[in-house]
Amino acid sequence: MSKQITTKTGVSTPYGSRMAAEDRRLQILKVAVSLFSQRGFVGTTTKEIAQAAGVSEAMVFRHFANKQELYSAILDHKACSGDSMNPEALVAEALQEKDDRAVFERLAVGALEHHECDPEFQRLLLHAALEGHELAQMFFEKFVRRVYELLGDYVAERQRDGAMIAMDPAIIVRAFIGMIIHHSLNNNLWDPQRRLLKISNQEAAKQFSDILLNGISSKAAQLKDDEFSGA
Amino acid sequence: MSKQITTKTGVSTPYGSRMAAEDRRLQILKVAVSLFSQRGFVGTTTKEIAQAAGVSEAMVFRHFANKQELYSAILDHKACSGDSMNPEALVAEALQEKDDRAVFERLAVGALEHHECDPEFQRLLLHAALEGHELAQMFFEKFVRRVYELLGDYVAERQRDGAMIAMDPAIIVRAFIGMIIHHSLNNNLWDPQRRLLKISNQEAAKQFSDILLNGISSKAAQLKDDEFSGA
DNA sequence: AGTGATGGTAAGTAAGTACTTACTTTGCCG
DNA sequence: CGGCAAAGTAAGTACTTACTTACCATCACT
Repeated sequence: MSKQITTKTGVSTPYGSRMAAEDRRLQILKVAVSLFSQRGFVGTTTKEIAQAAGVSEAMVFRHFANKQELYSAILDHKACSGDSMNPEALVAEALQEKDDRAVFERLAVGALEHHECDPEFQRLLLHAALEGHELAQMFFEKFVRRVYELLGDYVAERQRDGAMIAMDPAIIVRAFIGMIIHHSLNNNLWDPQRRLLKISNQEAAKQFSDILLNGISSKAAQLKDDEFSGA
Repeated sequence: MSKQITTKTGVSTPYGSRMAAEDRRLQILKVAVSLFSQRGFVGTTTKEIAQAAGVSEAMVFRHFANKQELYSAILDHKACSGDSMNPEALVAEALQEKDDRAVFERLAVGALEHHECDPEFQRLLLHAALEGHELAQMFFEKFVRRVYELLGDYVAERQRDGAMIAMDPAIIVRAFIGMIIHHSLNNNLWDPQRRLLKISNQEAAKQFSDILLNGISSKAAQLKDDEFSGA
């Protein structure tokens, strides 16, 4: 009699079990995100996902046709909707005012904060890229490329203004994004205890921007700044 | 009668099959490197490894106690012996001469070339890190940390010389390594067709070093350089 | 020629794996 | 209440996985 309480693992859901379909779908998706980001696609079993969600394996396949579809659903849920950052909106104002420092620093802070609040995303993306999942490529196409264009165009404009030295904007963008992404990757993957470098996101964004802007500002501009401080 | 020729797949090893134990071990290791770097640890089956090596699965387990040991053997074979680059030797001369440009540029070229010639290594390391394999951490401890100390100490020295601005050397090192590693990662993983940026390793090393050195050189030094070009 | 160590294999095994089927329980609405 | 669709499950299935066992084949060396 009344199987549901005793048959399962005995701990997971003795009460508060029944859920609306949509809610359960989202819940499964959520726990799957966590598991996939920890162990990757092949490293995560549908059984584990079901257990983590506190339902039977069959429920996973009721909500998602197969494992691959669940994975895809996760990736484009993460990439497209919700918490994905919007670089254009972040720096629109700074771009118009040609405030170089604000452009770079805000972008950096935005990315660093985003990766700090949602470290699963970076892991998920890396797993997807390594496993050759098409949606990793899609993210690259849709997001990374956009940032390259946004920042690259701005840099080109500032070069025409004579404010930045002549150099392929793509290299400058790569250098800057490299600093940021690599810093995030260190924090999330290689050195989560921050043994090599412990620094706030604000501070990191400021310092990286310092190095880059100082590194690419035209000498004329630098001299102008220096006139007052003397040689 | 004479099974060996006909029973197998029929293509793999009708002749030249028998190998010395050491050779076979190395051969299995080699094909396993390739497979693990493509598909990761869980994504690669021992059967695939055996097939790629042209032997039966049992041979894999004759040479390696289990899959995990094979993986470990690969990682420390890659990390410790052979083709691993030696940063100290690479820049020893430049360090002594305090030739900032040579220090950074040679390190950059060294790393970029290494990653280009052996892209499997970066993938392998990423997989290991994501899967939480201890040897990824070991590599980080033994190699990355060393580079941070080497470069960090040099930067600190140059700061005392008044040649570089005051700033936590670790940040400077992270910024520089970030440019390089991220560039390699783009080339090997995200954008192997180089759609965002197509550039030789030499050129990339030069430009990244330019940005960084320009970005952190003290203003006094910059002005000295500018005296001759006027303006 | 023959013998023993070594390179090699076919054919397992037990425990997963993704995914299905046939069935039970629960909330809800007339 | 009664009935019915939706939420849920147990117990499969067919196949793959890491790893074993028991057996061959080939060479080196006397």
